Amino acid sequence: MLEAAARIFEERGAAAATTDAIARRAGVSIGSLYQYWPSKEALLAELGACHVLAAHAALAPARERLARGAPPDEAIPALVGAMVDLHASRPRLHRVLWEDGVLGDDARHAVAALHRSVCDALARWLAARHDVDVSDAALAARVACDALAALAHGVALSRRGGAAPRAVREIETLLRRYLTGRD
Amino acid sequence: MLEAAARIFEERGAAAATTDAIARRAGVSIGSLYQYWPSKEALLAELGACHVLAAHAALAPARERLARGAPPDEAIPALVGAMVDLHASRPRLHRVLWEDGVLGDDARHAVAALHRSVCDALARWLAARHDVDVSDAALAARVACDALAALAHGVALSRRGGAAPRAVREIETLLRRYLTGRD
Amino acid sequence: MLEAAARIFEERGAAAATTDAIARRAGVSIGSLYQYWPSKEALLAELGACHVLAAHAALAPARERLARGAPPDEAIPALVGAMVDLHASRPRLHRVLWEDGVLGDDARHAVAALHRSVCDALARWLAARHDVDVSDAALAARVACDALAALAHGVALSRRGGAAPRAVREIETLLRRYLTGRD
Amino acid sequence: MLEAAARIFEERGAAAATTDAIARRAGVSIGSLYQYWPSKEALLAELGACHVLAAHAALAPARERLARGAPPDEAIPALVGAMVDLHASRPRLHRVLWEDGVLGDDARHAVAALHRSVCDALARWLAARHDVDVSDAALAARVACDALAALAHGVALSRRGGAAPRAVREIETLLRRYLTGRD
DNA sequence: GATGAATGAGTATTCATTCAT
DNA sequence: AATGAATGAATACTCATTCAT
Repeated sequence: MLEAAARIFEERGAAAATTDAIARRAGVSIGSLYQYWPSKEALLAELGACHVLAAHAALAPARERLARGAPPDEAIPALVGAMVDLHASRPRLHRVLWEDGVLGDDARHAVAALHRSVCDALARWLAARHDVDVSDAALAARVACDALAALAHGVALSRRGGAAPRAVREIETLLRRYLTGRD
Repeated sequence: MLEAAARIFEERGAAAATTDAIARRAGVSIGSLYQYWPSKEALLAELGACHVLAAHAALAPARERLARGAPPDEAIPALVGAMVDLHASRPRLHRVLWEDGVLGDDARHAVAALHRSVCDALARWLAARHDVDVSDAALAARVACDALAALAHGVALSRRGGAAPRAVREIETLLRRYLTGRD
Repeated sequence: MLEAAARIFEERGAAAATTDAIARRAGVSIGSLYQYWPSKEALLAELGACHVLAAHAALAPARERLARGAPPDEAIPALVGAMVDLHASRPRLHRVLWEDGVLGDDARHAVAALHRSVCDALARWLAARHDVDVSDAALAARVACDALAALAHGVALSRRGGAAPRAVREIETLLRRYLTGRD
Repeated sequence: MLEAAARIFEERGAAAATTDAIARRAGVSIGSLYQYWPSKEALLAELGACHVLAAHAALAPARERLARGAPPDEAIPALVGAMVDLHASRPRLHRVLWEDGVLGDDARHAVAALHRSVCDALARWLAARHDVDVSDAALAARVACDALAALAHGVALSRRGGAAPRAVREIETLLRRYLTGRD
């Protein structure tokens, strides 16, 4: 049922998706749909919450490596891999959910918090390691995170089902060079 | 009148913006709105066309520098500056216009062509210069462009009216390190 | 200008015809159109009045013949010819004008009066002549008039520009046989 | 619901009738109306289809009599009676539906086919019988059909609920005299 | 007189949501 | 719990009419 909603939202976008279409796709009546979610917005919110949860889980190993100060050759591929996997699962749904005005403040805050937590972990990692070379760890972390998110999304969109290894390697190169100043 | 439309679209998103609200904001009647644009879609299309035109103009100097093989210290700040300026003018409107299903194919193709032309110019520049260090010029150009676009957008969103110079400098650092392997 | 209105009404029907289209076709502005007629309805009314006037004139000779008790072989062809000519000039406009709800009561009454006057003339003629054979002159006149109007309209619609002589002759035959019982 | 639509169309004509008015008259909401018919046009089309169906049924006995070459005294009253009954049920609705541009091509073709089939049956009947007297069976059939349709409509309009027997008898007289040359 | 930009009430249609069965 | 018919507010768009220039 959530799955049906996800598919309809992916296909038509949040505004053009109708609750009727979602119910029909799920093989239930709209009445039943409304027995489980009080509104279309709630459906979107739950989809958003699921994504945030999945993101949390997917990023946990990378964050752990950053927290324990793993070397760049271990931490960066872990971070890039997690981010790419995250976007690879449902890139269109991801895009739709984070369009303006689709999700409520709760989901928005949750994503912001997650993003910030990764940023902070990266900033602390940058401050702690001596083989990196950045003048302002917080700023560099933010720039790196933003770039990574966009690039991971791009890779996921262009290569449906399984990201291109060369593109992933290239993102790692970008981050390594940017943050360590070396290859 | 276009200005009013831009503002309403920014505030509510393309789908939630009503033609009535646009007319009211512009201080004209709904009938007058339709005297100048045949549909809501046409209004969006014109806004999109304006953006593409502005982007073309803003990117011209940077492309020229790339084309003539300017040194990294000249080409990269020019490219970053142009891109940041581009996104700085109306970052929210920009986002809304390029959401899925908002603009027709014409505008979409125009943006894609512009993006490709910058990418190609960068790729040729990378292939021609000896003080850069990339294994695959085309791939590196794409990655650099994607990262640049996202970062410029991020900078524009966070700092309304006048981008933060430190953040802009940081983007330049990222591109310089990524593409030349050096500071 | 009236001519332009007539043409647009013919082409699109009374409801679908817009005052803008009429003005454009006439080569004037809507402002000017409204300087001569206070409303779309008034335009239709005048067109209707013109038709009634033309009908009056066209039917005058036939009525005169009926009034002076002309023989069937003279009166019937005169009546049929007048009616066919009447419908032949602008059959589509005619149809449009007499659709339900197009003309106001004034025009409606004028047409009804004209129709009644022809009917009455025919009834008096039937009552006066001895070579006709009808039991109820008033009823026969009404039936003959109704049939004649419909047949004349049909002939005019099917044969654009110049009615088919054979069809006209056939209508005469119908009336002659019906009213005189003989050929 | 169809009944309400029929009444509103009768009262105001096809163009002036609003879907809101139809829904209100039917005692349902506008949403419910659109649950059963996808558009105002579809509503008109169904009304038209019903009429054609009813016409088919009403004319069947008369056509059967014509087909088997029944004598004039049997065939003509049957034809006139069927036609009068047909128009008697809802003469105003009938008029509205067959105004220009109201019904789609499907309905238009169906009516034309029905009309042609009656005409053809009459023409064959005229050609087969020896007690009729027409020079051109096809032309006479067309003229007779046109006249009959118009007269039946007129009778139906003037005498709401139950046609005037005398007027019906008069139409029979007209057809009998026209087609047989005798009483 | 002529113009045509401006007006805004009116229209068909959609779709999130409810509730009797 | 499940259903799906019913609801009606909301929305894009049209067009007769006005009036300042």
